[in-house]
Amino acid sequence: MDIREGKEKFIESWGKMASDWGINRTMAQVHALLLIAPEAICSDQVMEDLNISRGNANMNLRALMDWGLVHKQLKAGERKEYFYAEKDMWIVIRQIILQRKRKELEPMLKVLDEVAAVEASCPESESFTKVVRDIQVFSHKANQTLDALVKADSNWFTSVFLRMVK
Amino acid sequence: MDIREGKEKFIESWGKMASDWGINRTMAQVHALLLIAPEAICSDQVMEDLNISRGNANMNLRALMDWGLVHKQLKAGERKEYFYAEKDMWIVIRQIILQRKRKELEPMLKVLDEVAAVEASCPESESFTKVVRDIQVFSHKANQTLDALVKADSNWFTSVFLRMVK
DNA sequence: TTTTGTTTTCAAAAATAATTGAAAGCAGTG
DNA sequence: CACTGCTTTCAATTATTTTTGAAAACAAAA
Repeated sequence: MDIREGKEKFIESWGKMASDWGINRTMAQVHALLLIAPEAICSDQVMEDLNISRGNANMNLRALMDWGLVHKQLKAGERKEYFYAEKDMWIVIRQIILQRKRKELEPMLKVLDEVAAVEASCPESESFTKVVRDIQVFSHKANQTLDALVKADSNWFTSVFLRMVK
Repeated sequence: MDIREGKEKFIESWGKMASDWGINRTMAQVHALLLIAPEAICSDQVMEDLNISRGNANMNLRALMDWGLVHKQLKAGERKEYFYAEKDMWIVIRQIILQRKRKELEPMLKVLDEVAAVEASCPESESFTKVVRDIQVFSHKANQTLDALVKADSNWFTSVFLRMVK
């Protein structure tokens, strides 16, 4: 496999994985492209490399900046904007966890708290309350774990990882 | 909030969370319905409670069985099939991790291994190889961690959780 | 101010995913 | 065998998501 083929495969695969996990495929492909780029690139480059429209490129670059995974770079004397991705994988993962925790886990927790408060009056509702409370406990644990992860640095993660697999 | 409202909210919310994570919303709603059901229910019940067609109910019940989250129950003297969900949250989570690991993480690992083997011949390709290898290391660690998680029992998880948040 | 190079927006179109429902399949029963 | 009650399938429809591209907005330069 040569380098061009490798890049293509990586971009395609990163996009596939993202869409499996409910993230826009093209957004992930733009991310992949920037991750492996040796330096910042402009939107025309993104459009050309991925064969997407200007609007699409713009939207996804914006979204990636919102996620805190990509940053803008202005070159002196140039009007065009350039973009580069955060390449420290630990920071990337942290950022993704942080965003998804906020957007998806926490709203669910809120609902669970509300719903778990329902009085298990009749025996028919006991099953409901039981399951909901189990999920509630579990989710709160997961949330706390992610909080710890997000606060921690890369070495801490590695040490926890080692303890886990041991 | 009364019990009926609570159930509705839980089912809706479980479906929403699932679709955020790339899982069919209706499949998750069927799952939610079975999770909180005090006993096994038949497909007509599912159709009625969720307002979905026979075909849809059937497909999603089958998918849930493929995931190992729902099981069939045959009642003596009855031709109809009944379904019930695994309610032990630890088993549920494990099953979900196992499936998604297989279907989504492992294929990605395979690609990473292939792609990371690309020779960093020119300086332009160095950036590529560097990033890919970082992701590769990270992903393999994540995979190992999930393996450990899947093999472990619930108490083990709690103890690791406690160590992590400490 | 006007021109120029660029980014942003968003309604419409295209692509993709989910759902329906009717027909076919299947297995017990009479 | 034919009937009955139920499950499964899948082509067609419907819903949802993504993408396009042209127009508008913007801002630096002339």
